[in-house]
Amino acid sequence: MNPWKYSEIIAERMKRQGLTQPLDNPLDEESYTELFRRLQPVAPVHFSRPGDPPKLIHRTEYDDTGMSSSLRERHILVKGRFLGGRVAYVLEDDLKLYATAFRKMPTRFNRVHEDVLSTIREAGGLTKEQLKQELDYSAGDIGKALQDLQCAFLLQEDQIDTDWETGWLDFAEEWFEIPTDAESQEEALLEVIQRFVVSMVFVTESQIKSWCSLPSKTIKEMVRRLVESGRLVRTQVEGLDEGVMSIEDAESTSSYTSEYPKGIYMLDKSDILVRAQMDELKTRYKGLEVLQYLLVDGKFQGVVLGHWRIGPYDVDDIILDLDQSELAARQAEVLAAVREIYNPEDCAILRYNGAEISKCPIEEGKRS
DNA sequence: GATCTCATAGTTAAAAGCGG
DNA sequence: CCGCTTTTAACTATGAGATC
Repeated sequence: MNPWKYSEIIAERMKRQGLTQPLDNPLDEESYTELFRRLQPVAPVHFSRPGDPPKLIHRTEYDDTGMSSSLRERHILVKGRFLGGRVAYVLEDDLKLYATAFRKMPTRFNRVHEDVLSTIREAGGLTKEQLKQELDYSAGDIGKALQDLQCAFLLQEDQIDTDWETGWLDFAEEWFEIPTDAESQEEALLEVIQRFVVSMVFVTESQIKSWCSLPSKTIKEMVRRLVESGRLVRTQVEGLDEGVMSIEDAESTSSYTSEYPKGIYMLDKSDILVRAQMDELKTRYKGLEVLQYLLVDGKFQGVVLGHWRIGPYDVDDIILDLDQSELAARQAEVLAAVREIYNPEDCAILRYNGAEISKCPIEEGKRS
């Protein structure tokens, strides 16, 4: 029997991921990269502009845009396509591990791929604009080929600032050769999954799948091998489906906080916590236009709804799975959590659990 | 035979650029 | 100066293919 309670898992997870103890020194790069390592690969905030640097939302008390931009500029953070071909950043010293684990060769290696690759290799790096002049393919075809080659870690998109005009380089030339054999990839995957489990304290296999977007067959096999080699332990925690923990955590006798961390966090769709539970969340809030998810006392218990735009847009509604008394008691707390991002200057919050709140004096008069 | 999974194509967003 | 295309990134729909 597992000694861990659900509340202890939640509390320890939030501590490890920097939510309950956010970093406070904007000059402390070491703490930042250490935390970043636990959350890798870190995708840029969902609904932000393409080219924006990643951010550790709620994990720093300061705005970490400067920190991540600076690290990216110095190539300490590297852009790639991980987790099912999505854009994300990893630390340079973990690039080989994550690239090997997530490397995905295109199903069809066409003439376009061949030409794009060789043209970039010959020139020693080109922008998409230059590539279009060199080659006689449509912009769409070139863009698609670049993305495929980026997923395969044959090309590297050198994104060092928010500029859209990025340089495309030969990956092996810029970094190193990524091993192509299945064994190396499996070894890397084992390590990557192991690290994810430690960061999450406890996860089910379907949560691993939700996070990394790999076939369930692969995940089943990788977990089996990790359990067999004694790195992970299968375990049943009260109130949860069967899942896995690291052997160190499962056998840990040190006392952890047993209280659910009180508080409300609004998390975007790229956040590691959301990613890990995305499949469940999609089912639960099916058909709704979700902007953000709400973590209430450590558990996902709500959504922020609305129609996203690049310019200003309103929050249509905030839905919470709480009982009536708690809904009323915590309205101000919920609104404050949402207002951290959706500031009153350019965004109205129209409803709270279906009821119009435009008459609320705090919300009134900010926007017509 | 039914379900699950995967790849591909199309859609969404705002703004800028271009041609007629 | 209107309308069309292009840009980025991710999500959805669809059809094909594989597996139970």
